[in-house]
Amino acid sequence: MLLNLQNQIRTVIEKSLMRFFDGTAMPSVDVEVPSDKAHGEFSSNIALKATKLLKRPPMDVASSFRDAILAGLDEQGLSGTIEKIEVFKPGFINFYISNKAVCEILEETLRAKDDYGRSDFGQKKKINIEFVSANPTGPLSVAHARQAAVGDALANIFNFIGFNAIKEYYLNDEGNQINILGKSVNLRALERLGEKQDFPEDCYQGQYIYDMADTFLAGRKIKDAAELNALNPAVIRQFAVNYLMDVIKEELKDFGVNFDVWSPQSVIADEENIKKTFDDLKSKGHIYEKDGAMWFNTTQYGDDKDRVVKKSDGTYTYFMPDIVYHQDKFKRGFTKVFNLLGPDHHGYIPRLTAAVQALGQPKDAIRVLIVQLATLFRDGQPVKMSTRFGQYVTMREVMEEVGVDASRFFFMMRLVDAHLDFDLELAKKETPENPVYYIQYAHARTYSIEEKANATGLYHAKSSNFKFLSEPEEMELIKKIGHFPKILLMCWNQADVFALVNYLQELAAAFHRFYDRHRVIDAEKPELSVERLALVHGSRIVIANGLRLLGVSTPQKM
RNA sequence: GCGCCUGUAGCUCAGUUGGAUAGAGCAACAGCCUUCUAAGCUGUGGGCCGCACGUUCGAUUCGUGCCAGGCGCGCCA
Repeated sequence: MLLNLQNQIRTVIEKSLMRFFDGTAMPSVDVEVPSDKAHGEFSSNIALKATKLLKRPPMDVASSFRDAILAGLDEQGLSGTIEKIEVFKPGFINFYISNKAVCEILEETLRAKDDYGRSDFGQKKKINIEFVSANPTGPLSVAHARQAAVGDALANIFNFIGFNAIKEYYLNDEGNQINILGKSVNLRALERLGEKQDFPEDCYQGQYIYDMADTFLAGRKIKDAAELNALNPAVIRQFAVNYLMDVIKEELKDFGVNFDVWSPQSVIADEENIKKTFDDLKSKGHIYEKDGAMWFNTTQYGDDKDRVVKKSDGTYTYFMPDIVYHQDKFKRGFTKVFNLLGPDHHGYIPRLTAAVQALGQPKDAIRVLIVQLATLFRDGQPVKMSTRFGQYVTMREVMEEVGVDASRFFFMMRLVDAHLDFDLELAKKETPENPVYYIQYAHARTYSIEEKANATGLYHAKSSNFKFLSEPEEMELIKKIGHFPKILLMCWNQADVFALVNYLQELAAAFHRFYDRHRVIDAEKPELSVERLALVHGSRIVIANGLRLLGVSTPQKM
């Protein structure tokens, strides 16, 4: 509703001011929400922009624009919605909406219920969000946890605003890392069988390798080293990948993240597909030979230098299967693909976007989001990590220490590409300093108020024709509710969930303020009480919708 | 050396794509419960928006050059 209104005002301005610009082009009309609410609900700078063209002082232009817009509002039947228009200092034209119009926002919210904020903005377009995609060589780390939280919430939001968003995990089940994994398990198994082994530094050092070795030996009832050595290494590799993928799937499930598609590299980028894509790119002139290797001319699409795709020994670099994989995505009909990657992949973006363009897609068909690392803090000290010795903090540890709600929320409290300090102590606190609890508490409060209302028999489901809501805190709260749909679109434009996280904190604050200043259930004023209950209910709808999109629970009692 | 990112209150960070007196949380200080959850609310103090030019009605935002920090630059994955 507010979003519509914003557009309507823009249209009215464009129409009413047409006559001031005969012959010349009118500057583009911006209608924005001022940061200071004293400046109204909407504001336009059109007079400032036009002052040069019309060669008149800005305030003067603004006044005459104001009169024209007022007449235009009348024609559009918006004069009841817009209470007044005022002209301010440098030359802003500010729009104030009436209480009645504000209450209509609440009516709309109550009607839409769980669907409030849902839209068909995405027009059912198929989009793909690939995230986590960790090599199955160990349990997921904190870095993956942040990707999981962000990726899942992004997909939820995109689906809510009308996209058909698919969550996808690229399963890297081949290559060097997997070979090393197989070798690591093999060596640990030999060790268990009494054969003392040198354990190379580049092998996986974690305790979980022993667990895997034990499970493997027990499962196959292997008694001695000779029996183990007789096996094809591929058998152990396959076992290890399956074992760890089960672990990873379980971790993600416990974190509340469910993927729609698991794409194994071994299937998508098998030799045949690689050859096909390679030949295809070659025939299009993207591949040339130099120093005995085959190079992809990614510089044609803005990369720093061309990249090797096939080494002089005849094997492919890891880049090649990735190209095949992305071609596969587009073959499956996605119009846009998102990739969430760790900061160490940041040099990888130009080459990936180059590849996508070489495959015939527009440049913006791929959007790579770099998810920055989170540093865990305990008692003000950063928690040390060392992947070298397999001693990194795992996703499961964080999840178990602070809970799923708090960890998911905390991982989203900063812009994805901004570094994040994660305060474990704060995340565990059940006090207002902890933003998750602050929001969830607001939600729980709505329940206890409604419960109380039910008990007194006062509550009935009023949802239209509001007449008694007029206090500033009530109006502010409803306006806040009205901004929800726009926030979701902002998440799309920014490809970030942060706007929603931030919004929910503001919404909760507006609710708490309202609660503190005004009594909802008041036997002396039954009509007002019923309307305030409706406002409480509307607040709950939006807080719940928002939390649900973020994958955070909505407790009824705390 | 080349490329990317960051620099805003004591700390952690926003700033709606160029707008109005630059905001929030934490920390500090001072208040508010016989009434729906005080797990809440209110107020105060705190700023050369890294520095310098430029673009214009107007710059934290855009451009250029410096300064400081982080990261990336293999026929590794």
